[in-house]
Amino acid sequence: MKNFYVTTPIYYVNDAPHIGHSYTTVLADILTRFHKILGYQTFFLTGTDEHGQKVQRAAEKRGVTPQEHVDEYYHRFEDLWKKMGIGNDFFIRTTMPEHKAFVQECLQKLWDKGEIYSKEYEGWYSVGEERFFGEDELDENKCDPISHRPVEWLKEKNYFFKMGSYQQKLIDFLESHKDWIVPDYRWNEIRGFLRQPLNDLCISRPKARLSWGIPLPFDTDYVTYVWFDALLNYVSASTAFHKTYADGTPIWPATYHLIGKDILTTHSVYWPTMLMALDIPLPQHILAHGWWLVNGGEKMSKSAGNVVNPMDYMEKYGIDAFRYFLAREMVVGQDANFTHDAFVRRINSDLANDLGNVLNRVHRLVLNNFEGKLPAATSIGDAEKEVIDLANKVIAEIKEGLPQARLSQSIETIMQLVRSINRYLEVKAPWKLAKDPSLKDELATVLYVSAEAVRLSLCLLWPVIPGKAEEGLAMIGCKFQSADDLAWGILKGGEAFGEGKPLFPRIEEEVKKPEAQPKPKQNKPLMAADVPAAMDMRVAQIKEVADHPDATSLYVLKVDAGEGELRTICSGLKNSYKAEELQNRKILLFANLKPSALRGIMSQGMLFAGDLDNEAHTCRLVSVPEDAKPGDRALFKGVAPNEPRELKVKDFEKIALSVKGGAVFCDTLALEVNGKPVTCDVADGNGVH
RNA sequence: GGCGGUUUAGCUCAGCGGUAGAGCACUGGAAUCAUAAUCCAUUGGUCCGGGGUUCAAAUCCCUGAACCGCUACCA
Repeated sequence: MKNFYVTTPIYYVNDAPHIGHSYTTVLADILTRFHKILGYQTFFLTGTDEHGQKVQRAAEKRGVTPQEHVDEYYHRFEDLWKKMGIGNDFFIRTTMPEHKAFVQECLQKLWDKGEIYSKEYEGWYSVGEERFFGEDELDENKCDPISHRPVEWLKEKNYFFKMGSYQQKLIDFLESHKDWIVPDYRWNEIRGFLRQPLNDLCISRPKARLSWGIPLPFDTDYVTYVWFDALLNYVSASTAFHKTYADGTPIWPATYHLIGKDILTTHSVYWPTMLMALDIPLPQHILAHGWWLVNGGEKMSKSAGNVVNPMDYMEKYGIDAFRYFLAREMVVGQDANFTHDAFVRRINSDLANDLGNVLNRVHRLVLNNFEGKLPAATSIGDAEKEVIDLANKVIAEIKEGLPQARLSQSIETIMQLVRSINRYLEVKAPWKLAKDPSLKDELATVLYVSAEAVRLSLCLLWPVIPGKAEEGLAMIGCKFQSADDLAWGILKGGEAFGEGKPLFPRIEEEVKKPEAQPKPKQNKPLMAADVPAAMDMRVAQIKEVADHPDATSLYVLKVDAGEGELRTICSGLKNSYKAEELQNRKILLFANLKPSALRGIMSQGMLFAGDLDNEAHTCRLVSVPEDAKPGDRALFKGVAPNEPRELKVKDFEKIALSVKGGAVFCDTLALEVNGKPVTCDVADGNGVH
């Protein structure tokens, strides 16, 4: 018997469940059910991650023990999954004694093998930020550069897993398993990531700082930090709790780890190296899906009145409609939009108009003409063969497409069968046949073939809409019992139809037509000669200076460019200026430069400075006239400014600014503010950037 | 900056050397068993731009643009 073991990430117990959690879990549920109807033995795992600082703090705040806190909070997930008809076989919690014992066993094994070592770390520790900072990262008062609270010098020992030593082994594995990560472009990303040296992984926290965790078996003053604690759930659940499938074959390794694209690195780098060290077989696939963009990513604002909370849709339109939309609308791997209009359109056209309606048609026809008892087919003609052939083809395609988890496509394939039934009914017009008693046999055939095709459609859709599929099957007097039912000819005739009402009532709400998006104007490449006129350079005043928390040579400045709001600029001036020298200084800002993140902080522009010493990477800021005010524009003499347009560094690099006689020039064009020259105190001929 | 991806009908996407496709939306018609549902037909495309390879390019190569992802002390 073939096996299928799928996992979701364990969700952090403190998080409020949202569309992201729901999607992964629904996806896992649907994949499990698809495998089930194809005769696989399945195991489906989800759960909660219950250790860590946030839980510890939340519990303290509420005045309960961490255990009491998580015992209460994990229900938010468990209850939601029950409500959504999620059929997980086990719900693991990282606070379960069996899991903790398993984690400790693994840690001890690695310690004994010498795969874990301890290292002393020394540095300035900020309690507020829970992390270390380097000497050069501290702010001017020798305080934490983010919260500006005092830091303390801390010498701390921690434990590290020798992850780096598995780099080559992991690369070799990936090279021989190109389908290990789905979609393939994610494989590529990880392969790229591994071109740089892989560091060892810090896996501990001293108990003094974090008490709510699993103690290291070889040093009980420490707990293990998230990685071993959380990731090992996939193995502990399938070895410490449930070991084998019904037929005795072991459950581990997992067939698929379903994850969001945000935790790709932990699952495809940290996790496999951990398993390699432990001599545990690796999972067969990692499947990273995209994100649901709600409310147009963030473009649509609340004031636009189209804010959508996806979780409300489950309540309002039913679990199965919600599941169907999630599965049909998102191409696995890519991001997708969750919009009200798309939801209504999708549910109405697929589930109400096509599936629900055709079921209702057949149901009523049998009720009205055969007193609710399905007749048997009398003769199979060409039109019937066409339906039967399509049904068989669809079943084959589902079987074939399943390993790639191409859900939206599989569903579309099933819908083709559904639509073919409506077409068949239209061609045969059983309501006309019913008017002539001599055509009763032909009528019987039409209704039998339609009913059987509806039955198959419902069975095929059962993984996606289990509740409604069962309801629909009951309407035509049958049940879905085993994988053998996934074939033509299970209905025999004589089945008594049940009660019936529309399976998916049409959502009677107005929906906007999809709007044409104005095509983005093709920006012509900017010629070097166009650059000076396109640059928006403004006088700005530095209001705040802070050190960049993660970079040694960068300041994070807040500058006033006369726009009301302050701009954040990251600037590599640490080698050239002290913070107090910069405070309140007037500078020249390149304002229409495309913003970009520098070591995690968005920088909205760039300052002009002349090169002082290329070796030492020092520079001198350009000076603007004394009377210039923030917001005043700097222009090249004789060049009229163009319409503002966002520029890229690449565009800027097409021209060269340099110093001549203490003033700044672009070739022969002098740079001026209010008619007075912009100057810079560096040697003639030096560049300005 | 480095690496990678995407760009095809109004919308969402498939096709990845051999006459441009699907679903939804639009327009017209048919039908009346059914949830104002269905069916048929029609409409709608410089397959991002430019160059090249080929008998043949949406598809392969080069180049430009826009957007996106990973990565990086370019600011």
